[in-house]
Amino acid sequence: MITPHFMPEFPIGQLSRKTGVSVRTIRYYESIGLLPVARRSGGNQRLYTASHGERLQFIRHCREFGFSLEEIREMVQLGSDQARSCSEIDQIACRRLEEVKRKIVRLRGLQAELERIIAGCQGGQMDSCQILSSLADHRQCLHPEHGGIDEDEHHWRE
Amino acid sequence: MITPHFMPEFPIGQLSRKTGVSVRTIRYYESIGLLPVARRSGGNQRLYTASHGERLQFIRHCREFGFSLEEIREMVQLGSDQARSCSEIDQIACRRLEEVKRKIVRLRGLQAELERIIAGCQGGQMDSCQILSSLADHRQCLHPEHGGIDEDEHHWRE
DNA sequence: CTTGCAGCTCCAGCGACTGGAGGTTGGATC
DNA sequence: GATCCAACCTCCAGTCGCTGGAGCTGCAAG
Repeated sequence: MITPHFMPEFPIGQLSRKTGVSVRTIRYYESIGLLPVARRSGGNQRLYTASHGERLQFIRHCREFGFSLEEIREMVQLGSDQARSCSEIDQIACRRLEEVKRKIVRLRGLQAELERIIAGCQGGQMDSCQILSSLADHRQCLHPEHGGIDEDEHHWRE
Repeated sequence: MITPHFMPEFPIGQLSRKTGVSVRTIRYYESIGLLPVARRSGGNQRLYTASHGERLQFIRHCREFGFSLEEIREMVQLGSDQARSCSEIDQIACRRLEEVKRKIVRLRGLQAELERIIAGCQGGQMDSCQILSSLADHRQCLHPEHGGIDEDEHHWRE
C-alpha cells in the first residue's frame, strides 16, 4: 500500500480529538497490534492518515458495543479477507447479543432486589439496619437471577 | 477477643465449601484486610469459626449484587459502628441501584442496535458486510444510549 | 511408610486501560 | 538565535478482583 505525498498526515493528538480515543489508548492499541504501526516523523513522532482514523473509529464503535479487543481483532482480520463470507462476523455479533441479553436479565433481578432492600430501610440505627441484614442473609433474597459470581459483573465495571 | 475452646474451628477448605467462595479468594480477602486474619494451627494452617463464615457470606452476597470490594469494606466498617445511623449504608445501596439502572438502559440500547445490525446481514461476501459497515460508521446508529463521546468532527470519507 | 489431597507462600497474568516520571520535539514568540 | 510551552516520546507500575502455577509442607488413611 502506497501513501501518496498529497495524503494529509497528522499527529496523534489530532487523531485522538477526531476519534474521541485518548492518546494513551491509541498508543496502547498500536502496542498490541490492533492499530497498524504509524509512520514516524524525523523527530520520532507518529504520523497518521485518514485510514488510521477509520480503523480507530471502527474499534471505538465496537468497544461501545462491548466487544472485547480480541473479538475486534478477529473482526478486523476477517474483514480484510474480502473473499470470505461474513457469517463469522455474524456469529461474533450474535454471541455478543446473547451476552447482552443475559446481562440485562441479571441486572433486572439485581435492580428489583436492591429496590426491595432499600425500601425496607427505615433510617434507624445500625443494629436494626435492614439493608445489612438483607445483604448478610441470602435466604431473604426473592430474586435468584443474580446468583453465582460469574464472568458478568466483575469484568464489567466501566 | 477470646475464642472459647468449645467453639468449633475448621480449615479453609471447609469454609470455602460452606460459603461457595474459593480457597484462593478467601486468602485474597484476608490479604487485603476484608476478612479478619485467621488463627493458625501448629502446622501454620488457617482455622476459621462461624463468625468468619457469616462475614464471608455477607461479602459474597454483596459481590453478587455488584458492590465493589471497596464498597463492601466501607459497609463492613460502618456496620460495626452500632451507634451510627444506617443512612450511609442506604446511600451506598442507592448509588449501586442507580448504577444498575444506568447499565440496563445502556444495554437495552445496545441490544436494539445489535439486533438491527444483525438483521441487516444477508450472509453475503465481506465486501458487502452490513455488520462491518454498521460498526464502522457511527452515523448509522439509531440508538445513542451507548455513546459516550460526541462525534462532531469525523469528516473523512467526505 | 507411603500415598495423596489439602494446605502454605510467592510471583505473574488476565483485560483494557490509566498514572506518573522524565526526557525530546515543534512551532510560536521575543 | 533563544526561550517557552504544549505536545510528543518511552518505560514502568498500578488499577480491580481474582486466577494460574510452581514448589513447598501438613495431615489422615491405608
